[in-house]
Amino acid sequence: MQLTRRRVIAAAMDLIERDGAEAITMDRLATELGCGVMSLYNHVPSRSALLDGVADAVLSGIEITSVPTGAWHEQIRTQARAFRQVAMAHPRCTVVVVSRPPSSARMLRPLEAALATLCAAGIGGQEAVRIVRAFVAYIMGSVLDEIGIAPGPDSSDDEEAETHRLRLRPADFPQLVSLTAEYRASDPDADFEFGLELLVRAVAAMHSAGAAA
Amino acid sequence: MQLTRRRVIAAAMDLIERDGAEAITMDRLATELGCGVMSLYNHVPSRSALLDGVADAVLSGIEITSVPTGAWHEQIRTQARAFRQVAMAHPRCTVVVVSRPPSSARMLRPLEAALATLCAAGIGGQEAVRIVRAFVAYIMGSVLDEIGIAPGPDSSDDEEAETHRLRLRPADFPQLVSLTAEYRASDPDADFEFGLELLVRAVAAMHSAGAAA
DNA sequence: ACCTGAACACCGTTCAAGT
DNA sequence: ACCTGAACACCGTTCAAGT
Repeated sequence: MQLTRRRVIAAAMDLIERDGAEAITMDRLATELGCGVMSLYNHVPSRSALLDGVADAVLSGIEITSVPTGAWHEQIRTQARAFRQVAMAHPRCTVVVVSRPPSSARMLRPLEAALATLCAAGIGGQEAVRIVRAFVAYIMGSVLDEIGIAPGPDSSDDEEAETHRLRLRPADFPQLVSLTAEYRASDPDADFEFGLELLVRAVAAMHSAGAAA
Repeated sequence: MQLTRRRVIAAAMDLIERDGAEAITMDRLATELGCGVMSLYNHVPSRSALLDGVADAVLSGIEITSVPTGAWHEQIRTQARAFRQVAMAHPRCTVVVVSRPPSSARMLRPLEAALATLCAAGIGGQEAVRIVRAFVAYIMGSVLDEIGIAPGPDSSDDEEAETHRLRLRPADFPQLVSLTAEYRASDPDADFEFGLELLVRAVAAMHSAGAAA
């Protein structure tokens, strides 16, 4: 099959997802694609540009079905979930996304959409920017947290939970140890929704308070 | 001066802070320290372990002056600020922290402290875990956001703001373009406090509602 | 226009040898 | 116990040559 930029980046994403972000190598990618290393450079100017391409591809997967219907908080929830979903579909590529600055305008589309939603709800510019920042921070942090929990290629699902890989001494970490069950049982989706709801409600409270004033 | 693990890691941190996380190389680190490459291996078993050491060193900088005085929300605020402050003192090392799983129990100390604070405030285990997760997510995300804004070694403080490096077409990004001023003028500290307050209030509201029920 | 091998400077790590 | 040079497999990228 023809070598193409799309195919090169797709293969890179597969490789990262399989072996981790550290494993990405022009050599390895070439053998993966069954071509000489140098062929890659016909479609991607450098390794760094390749990673930019990966980051762009991940973020471009976000559906901005900007349904203008519904209350602003429902819209925001939807956008937040879309963001997280895409990130979790490519957890290890998301580490790449987060460790380099945005490289294309397209990557800012979700930001634009969120701002539009808030401004349409009558929230002022300065405040809208801050709110979006808070949401983005929360979402990215959540995703990283989820990834960090079962990250490496060596994450065997043993008896011991991730927190216990480190052999926490109960004397030093009473809470963490006693909450092991809670950590283990925790449902990432539910946890994410919990924090999301926290933020949405806080914004709603602030906004209605402002409107009342 | 004697080569030592502490010195090796400190030099690594300097190098990362100066040239970025990608720049860390055993060769480069050795010349930085004025020793042969192989000397490093007497103090650090591998490059990966070196990065673990860096992550550990960053997080260990967090002061857990667990002042049991004060309301829980003031304690939480203090802890959140301490976390952020340490991260922002080593922005580029923080990317390293965030891209690898915790490698030592010490790195979980801040988590333990936060859980202790919440539980002492009478918040249940399951809920405390979720709340802490939300806070950690928010803080890490905020820090990454701040770093991402002025990331590379090529961040010249031109006329154009970071958002404009990408030449956003006003037709496609009306909000982002019209809010350029707000983005440019934004004060990271104030933004961080804003989101932190959002979360604290949401938790407070939820908690008092639960207590009332 | 796209592919590619040879070549170069660089990188992580092992080993065997030094002190 | 700590240091180190030589050696090896691997990596990103340039160049010149092919189709």
